Amino acid sequence: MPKKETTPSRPRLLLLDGHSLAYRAFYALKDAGLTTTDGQHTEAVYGFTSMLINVLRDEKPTHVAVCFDRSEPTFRHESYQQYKANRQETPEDFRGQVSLIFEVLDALRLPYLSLPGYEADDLIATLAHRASAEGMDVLIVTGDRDALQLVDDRVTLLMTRRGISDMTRFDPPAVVEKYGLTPVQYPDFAALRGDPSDNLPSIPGVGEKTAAKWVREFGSLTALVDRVDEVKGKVGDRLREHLAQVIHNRQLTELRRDVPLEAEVTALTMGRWDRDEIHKLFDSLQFRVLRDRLYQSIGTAEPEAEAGFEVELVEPAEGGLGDWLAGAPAGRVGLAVRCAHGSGTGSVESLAVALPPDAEGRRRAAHLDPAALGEADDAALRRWLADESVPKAVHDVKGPLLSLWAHGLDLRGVTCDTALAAYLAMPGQRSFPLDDLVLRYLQRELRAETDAGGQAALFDDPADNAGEELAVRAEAVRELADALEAYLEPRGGIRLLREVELPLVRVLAELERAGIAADRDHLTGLEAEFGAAVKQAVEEAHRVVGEQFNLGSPKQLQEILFVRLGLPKTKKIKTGYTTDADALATLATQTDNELPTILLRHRDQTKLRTTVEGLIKEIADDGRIHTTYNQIIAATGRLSSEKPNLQNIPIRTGEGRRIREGFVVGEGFDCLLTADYSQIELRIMAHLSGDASLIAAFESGHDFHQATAARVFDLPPEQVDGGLRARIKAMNYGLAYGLSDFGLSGQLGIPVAEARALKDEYFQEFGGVRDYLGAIVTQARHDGYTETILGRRRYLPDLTSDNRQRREMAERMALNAPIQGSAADIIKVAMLNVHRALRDQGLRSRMLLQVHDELVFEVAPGEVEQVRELVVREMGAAYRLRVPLDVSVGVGRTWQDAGH
DNA sequence: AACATTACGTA
DNA sequence: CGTACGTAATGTTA
Repeated sequence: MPKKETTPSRPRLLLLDGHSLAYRAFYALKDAGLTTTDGQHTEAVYGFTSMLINVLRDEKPTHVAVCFDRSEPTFRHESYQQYKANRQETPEDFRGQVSLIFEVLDALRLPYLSLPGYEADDLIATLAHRASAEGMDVLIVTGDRDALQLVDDRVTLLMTRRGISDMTRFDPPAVVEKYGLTPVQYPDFAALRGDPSDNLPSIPGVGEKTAAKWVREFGSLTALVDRVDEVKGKVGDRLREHLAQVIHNRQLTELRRDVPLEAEVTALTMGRWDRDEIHKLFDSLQFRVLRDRLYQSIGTAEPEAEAGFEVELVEPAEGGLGDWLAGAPAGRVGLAVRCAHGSGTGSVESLAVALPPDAEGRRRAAHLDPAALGEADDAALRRWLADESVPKAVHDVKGPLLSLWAHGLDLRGVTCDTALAAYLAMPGQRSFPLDDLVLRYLQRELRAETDAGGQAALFDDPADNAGEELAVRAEAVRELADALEAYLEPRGGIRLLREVELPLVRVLAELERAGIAADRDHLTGLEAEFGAAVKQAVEEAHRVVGEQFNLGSPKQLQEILFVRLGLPKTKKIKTGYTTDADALATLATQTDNELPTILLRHRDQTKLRTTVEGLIKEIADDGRIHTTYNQIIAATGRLSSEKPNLQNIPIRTGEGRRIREGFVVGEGFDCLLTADYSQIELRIMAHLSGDASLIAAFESGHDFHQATAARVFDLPPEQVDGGLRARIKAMNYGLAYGLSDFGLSGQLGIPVAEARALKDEYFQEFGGVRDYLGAIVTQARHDGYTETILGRRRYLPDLTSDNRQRREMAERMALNAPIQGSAADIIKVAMLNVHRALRDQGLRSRMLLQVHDELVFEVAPGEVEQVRELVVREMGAAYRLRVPLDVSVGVGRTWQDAGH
């Protein structure tokens, strides 16, 4: 195949001054106040990365290096003690951002370098010099004018103007035009002018104008020095007076082209990107737009896999589908389904089956519309799909499963779901598009291999293209499944996949399909009630302020509270001061103004109203609400629930609980039954730490928080009052989240010292817990990941970050992940076992919801006691911990009544 | 129209 | 300066 016909252009080296650009970016974006939600400033990283993406896109370099200054003194400091002595200290908000830039460069596989004793400029000068000698074109990007001296026929300079996106391109004529000087003359000019930012002294009365004039007139500084007597007037005297200083300046303005760098310029190539790493990093930096821009602008330009997938799309003869399927080579098939799904149902447009390669290595695939099959083929497909003994690989199978069900088809024998497998391999990633996975694990593009033979003509018809596309997906899934399993196998993820996640898909699909019955009238009534309360609160607020404003706008609220009313300032946020519930509650006690109280009630009621409204909108034609569970979102292994989220239905307040009365038992059933694990996370902490005292507290039979408080304060449990219990309860829960002394003090409203003392006292009793928590972080730092009781991993590369904020965040995640994740493991196992037991006992009752540590069931007539017993048994036996798994059960007509 | 920000519900 | 989620409203940017 002939390559592109373009003339082979010269290699092109892009050189960037990392610090210079980072600073420019920082100051350009400072007022934008870019931070992640956890407070890490990202102005410099963002600006730098944004600029980098643009330059890579526009300039398409073949080689890249980003040069950085070092903190160590340079040869310029040795020659001139005062060099850069007047530099201000690094701004607080800038700190840590350079190491983030390193991470970006690592993820983008771009080389960066620095060398003690030299500035980035010198590295750039050296590399530019060497690259020119190698016959490369060079493009330098910096905000530092000293680099102008490097410009020549081969070397172009992009200099940032004010901001960072705005850049001026300098080739030799452009330098002359702008400064009236040649690039070679620039250091002479700089030496004469002096440089306040480098602390190079200037000649009194000599500015840029005069300096440039002299260099132009005399041609160079050397010539000027030789003929210094010719310079007339007062400035001439001044020049002669400061001549030694100027000559010294000149030594410093010259960039070194002979830095002893080991790097060969030809080795400064751009590596293949790690998509996963970029995803994770940009996620953590909250650079959503940038990530998309990165992929869009140069995603195609990156050196990616060349190959696609080879499939032979065949059309089994009418009535011959059964034979075709039966004649497939042994092995797992790939299945791709084009379908729409949601709210517990779906519909299938078409499906593709990719067979394992035959003896000659031919890969055959078929594309089918199940609705268009003849009777015999329909029966054959139906039987084949539902055949447990035909192993299949599918990507994200829950949707296809629901869709097939909607057509009266079942799907069994799925031995790998590539989305689930990828989730276990990369639990921190939030989405698993097939094309990304194929690229990452198979180094292939998700497209048909177009070989020179030109089969493409066969697929001119768009319908055939759709068939080919789906066939490619099926084949990709088939091959990807093997690759992912091979990846998971040595990491201990296969059992979790096969025995927990994969079988759970069917259970979740059933939950979604079942939905939970809603009492529309009740919810509508609540909506009206909450709506009226909102309206009243709005009117009161307007009356108190004496002006109309939008209570739902934090911006307007800030103006009213802190400017108009001059109330005390609350905690600072990006856009000013927070008006969150905590702050409003504080304001309510701090001032006589009734507004904060009204606002709190307004917030409350609005939230309740929108929750109810959201639920009403989701009631399906069958009168039930069908949520969607996401099995591959939460990094810890939990499920999440969406459209609507049924895992955050209010329960804490009485009014909120009334919403739960809107979830009711459906027709043909007797009641709802809820079963939840009590303190499962704390039990897991007791189990994992093995702390004897904590285990004993669980076995004491007393209320757990009361029992631990009794142990901490050395009291009989009966003498533990509510205050002591509350403190220890906060401790108990806080520990599993990596709660700091500061956080504990804030939560309990006690001084930090007191919180620390409380923690010490706690650990005096429960030392095993402290040891365990410490050990977890150490182990995770060493291994790079944490693990749950079932071997579910969470990777935490930030544990070794030199950015404190990120490191400490990762430490808290490391503390929490095994605990939250193990709880998730346990309830998943419980769901499987309960589901199986219900079926095995021939019960009609069914599971409807999972809320992390709670399961909700719909109980068929006459089955209450059997179900209650079964659920308690199966949930309690899901996993053997060193403490019992306590399950409490409630029964009632509504979710609220069934609660306890 | 898509994204960011703020706020808040659950475990 | 406590983990894990999803949703809604407002406001900003492209």
